Amino acid sequence: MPMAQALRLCPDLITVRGHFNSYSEHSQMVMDILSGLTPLVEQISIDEAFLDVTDLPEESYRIAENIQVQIYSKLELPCSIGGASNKLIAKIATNTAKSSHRSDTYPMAIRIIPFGKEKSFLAPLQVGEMCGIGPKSVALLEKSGIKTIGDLQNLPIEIMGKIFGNFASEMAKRVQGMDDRPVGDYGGIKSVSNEVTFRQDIRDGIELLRAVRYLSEKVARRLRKKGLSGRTVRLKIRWKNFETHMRQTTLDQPTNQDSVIISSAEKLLHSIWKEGKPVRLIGVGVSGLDETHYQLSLLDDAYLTEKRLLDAVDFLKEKYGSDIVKKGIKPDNFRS
DNA sequence: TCTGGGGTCCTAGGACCC
DNA sequence: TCTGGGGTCCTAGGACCC
Repeated sequence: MPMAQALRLCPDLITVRGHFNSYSEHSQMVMDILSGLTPLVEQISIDEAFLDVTDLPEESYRIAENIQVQIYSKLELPCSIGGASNKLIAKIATNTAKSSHRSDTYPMAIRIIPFGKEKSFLAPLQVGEMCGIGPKSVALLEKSGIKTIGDLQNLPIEIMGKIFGNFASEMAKRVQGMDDRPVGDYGGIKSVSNEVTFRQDIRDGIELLRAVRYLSEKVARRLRKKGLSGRTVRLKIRWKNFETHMRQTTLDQPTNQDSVIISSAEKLLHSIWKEGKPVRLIGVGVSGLDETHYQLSLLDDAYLTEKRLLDAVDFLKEKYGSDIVKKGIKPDNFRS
């Protein structure tokens, strides 16, 4: 059951956005197809990428059709494509193309915005269609009677400043349809985290610790799989009333080891949670990432022993599934 | 209305160092 | 000893995106 993948084009940039069910495999296959067309591909999420097709001989619409045909014939995955002279407009064109497709099936839409038509394309759209304007900002703008991007286009810069603060000059450019960011390599991931919302709020410290350990191990395993380590360990906690807090700590050295992440996260839990307080959600994350380099001189026996053990456990989990080795117990109050 | 999960980026304040 | 500025790092929270 496919999800979605998207693609986008510019003056020739294109945004492609697709629908897939299985994350990395389908994502990689789609990106492989895109990379076959041009090396100028920037993957921006699991199911979306920018392409700079300026140097290709065909016009954008033909390229977009070709991409849809290739992805569908090889992978049976639909995708929506927007094309424009810059990334911002290509992205919004993809969104509008996708949402204008009224059908139970996944959209296979294409929308190309010609060079010079960026501003008029944006004008009638609701402000929420603009990248960087979310529900909170939409609500604020509507209170001032600002509903469309066209309304924003006509606003004096001083008023923009009052609404958007330091972001005003950037937003003023965006609403005019201007964007000069090149299609480039995606910077890579900045953090790895896992969190869980409990079926019922948890008050029991032992169960919270089991959850923290389970999530820490999961994060550590994902880091090792990517060959990454991180210096900052973060704990996220949400109370019964939905109030959410974060606590973080920075280590002397980057890590991807279960024991280090577990002990850091446990300390953070103790710093914020009081016995008996109901917890709705808990999460563990690691940021400040870097590629893992093992400096042998710094490794002691205990470290090497744990590393060998973790490598073996990772191998078993990879081969036989995550339940094959149970060092801890997965909390049974996790939402399925 | 009753709220999932995994991310990015920005801001603001405080600590620390030179 | 005090003052101040500037830079950097850390922490916490929020908005936004897919």
